Amino acid sequence: MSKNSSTTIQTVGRIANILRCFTESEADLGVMQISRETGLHKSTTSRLLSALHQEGFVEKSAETGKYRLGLGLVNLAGVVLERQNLHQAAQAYIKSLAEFTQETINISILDGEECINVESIHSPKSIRYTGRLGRRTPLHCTSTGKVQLTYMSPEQRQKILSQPLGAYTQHTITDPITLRIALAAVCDQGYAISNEEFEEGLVAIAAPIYDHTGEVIAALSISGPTYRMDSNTLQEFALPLKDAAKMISGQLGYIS
Amino acid sequence: MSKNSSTTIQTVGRIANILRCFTESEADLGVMQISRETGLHKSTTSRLLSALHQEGFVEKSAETGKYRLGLGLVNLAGVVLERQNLHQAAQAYIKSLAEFTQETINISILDGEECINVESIHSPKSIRYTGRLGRRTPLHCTSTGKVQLTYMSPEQRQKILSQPLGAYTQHTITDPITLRIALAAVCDQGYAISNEEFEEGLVAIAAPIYDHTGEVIAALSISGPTYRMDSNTLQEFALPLKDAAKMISGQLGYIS
DNA sequence: TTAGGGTGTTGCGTATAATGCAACAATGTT
DNA sequence: AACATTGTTGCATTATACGCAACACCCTAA
Repeated sequence: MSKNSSTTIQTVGRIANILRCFTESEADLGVMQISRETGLHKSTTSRLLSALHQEGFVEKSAETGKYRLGLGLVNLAGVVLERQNLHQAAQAYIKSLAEFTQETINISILDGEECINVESIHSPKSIRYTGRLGRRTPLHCTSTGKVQLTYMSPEQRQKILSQPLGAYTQHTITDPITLRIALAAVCDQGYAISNEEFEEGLVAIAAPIYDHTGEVIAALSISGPTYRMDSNTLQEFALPLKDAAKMISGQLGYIS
Repeated sequence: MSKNSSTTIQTVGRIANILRCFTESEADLGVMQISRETGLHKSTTSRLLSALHQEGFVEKSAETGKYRLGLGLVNLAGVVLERQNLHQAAQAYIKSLAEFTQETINISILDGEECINVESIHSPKSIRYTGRLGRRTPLHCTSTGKVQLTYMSPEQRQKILSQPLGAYTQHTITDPITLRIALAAVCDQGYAISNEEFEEGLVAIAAPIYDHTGEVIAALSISGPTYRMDSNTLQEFALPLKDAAKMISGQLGYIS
């Protein structure tokens, strides 16, 4: 399966495809593996990788000779994360939220037609949802995604809802009309819930974070397994969640 | 000033130079600004940026038309950070260390001849050291750097110490002999201190984190302003710091 | 209003730079 | 030991990215 993204500059697309080959489960890759996955000639792959190596975008294991993503990327990502003042603004509040709930806390922002995690504190419990930094999740079946859908521009929402909505579990809402009704409820309540709509056994609740212009720029969520996140617990969590989101918004200059 | 890094593949070097133009203080850049800084023709710059945009490595502000680093980088960096199990292993311990000390906690790992921050909790105090994710710091004048220097291979240490040691402040140790003596002390005590050697008014103390093979893979540090981090306080912090580092090492499979 | 400096994008012909080939070295495997 | 697989490198070729220049857009100022 070759990943394609037609680009004005070929090399940029090739580099992107190479870098995207690396995942959590496939962290170390050899030249041939990448060559096969991208459809590039092995010599080309070898040369691109060695160039990426020089720039610190990938590392090369001395023992195995395999490549892995490099710390240069962390360096650049740090600049991105710092830009959103979210990190500093949120830290105190998500920490106390994590302590109170004992569940995993995430903050994610909208990137195109997906959510991307920019902040996360894991639950101390062994059974937990781990939303790692940089992870992308769909919009229509996650709590944070629903928040984003609720507060985005009508045109953008229309565009996304007019595409087929993938069924991740039996509970995923795949009908745009039903989803729109759910989003209306989000608007009323000020929070969104995803009840095993993205992953079996996973329940989450999310609330919007506003910036100084009054726009929703992120969503704060609590995620946990079904058996700990029953409807009573969700009720109990809703207010602290909304409070924390409001406090973070305040830090960003939002006047409610 | 044009940044050069001779690479086997020109485009990779150019892309790297472009991406490195973006910093915290200069987060939004126009085509011409980047063109000037990299020495690339403006048309080339424009095309490279638009290609990078398509791949999500940069974003383009709709209002200003300026570019900024994109979330695609966060995505890739997440894979890197997840690889080190540090994040999960450390979280509980650095949180309690942060609470106990009320100062900024960082974890940094060695990357080439620098340290790079992979984890940080900011002090709640308004006067604080903020070691953002992905930030690079020198080895010879930081607490974490000294830890890394102490436990690296003699050849590597020799190589670094044979280069000129930059004076960041009046207190920076620039004499390799003096530094070697200081490192010997680190080995004895199990922790390193940087007393305004990197930045005026900044004091830090760091201890090594070991992985399951018994190698030092990271350093855990507490940083704060001089007036709060006097020698008594440092003494008081040393043991909890070493304990936390030991516990994290244990999580990574280290048997002491 | 027009003129003007600065910026960002795009078509086009050219020349450079990246490519694929193939041979080689370096592994690991039967 | 023979084979299979992988990763690297020299070299000739051509496809690719380049620089030019013209254009389209802001702005601000006169």
